[in-house]
Amino acid sequence: MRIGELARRTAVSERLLRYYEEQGLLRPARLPSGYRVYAESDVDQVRRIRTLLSAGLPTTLIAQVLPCVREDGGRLVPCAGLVADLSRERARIDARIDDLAASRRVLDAVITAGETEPYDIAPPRDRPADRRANPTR
DNA sequence: TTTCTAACA
DNA sequence: TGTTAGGA
Repeated sequence: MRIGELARRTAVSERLLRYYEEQGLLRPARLPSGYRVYAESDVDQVRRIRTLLSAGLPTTLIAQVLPCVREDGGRLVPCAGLVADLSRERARIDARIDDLAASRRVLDAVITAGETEPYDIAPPRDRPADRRANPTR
């Protein structure tokens, strides 16, 4: 089917369908004319895209997750391999957060030490305001 | 009539 | 995302 029919059947605008392709979420074939040709399965695929998008997932992640997700009565069930990969990625993120937190503790110690030095005359002009996300911590 | 790309609002 | 221009 061409883009017009898919748009009608999914209630998603042609503009959006082209955008999804641009984001790597859909890969329609092309006619010699350049017209996009979608498969029947793309109707469900578009519904899945809408589901993931409304769940707040960025299109870049959806492009990776989509080819590895099956639908079970309205529920999205990721395949085992994907979960394993995402879990690994999550672990890597946790490790980096720990490293960054350690770095922050070191910096805080230095900053605190500097602030206890006498500066009662006039605050240094080049000292930037406290831009930490949570200054109380 | 339908679709295409590109670009602006 | 919607819309529009200019083509095929």
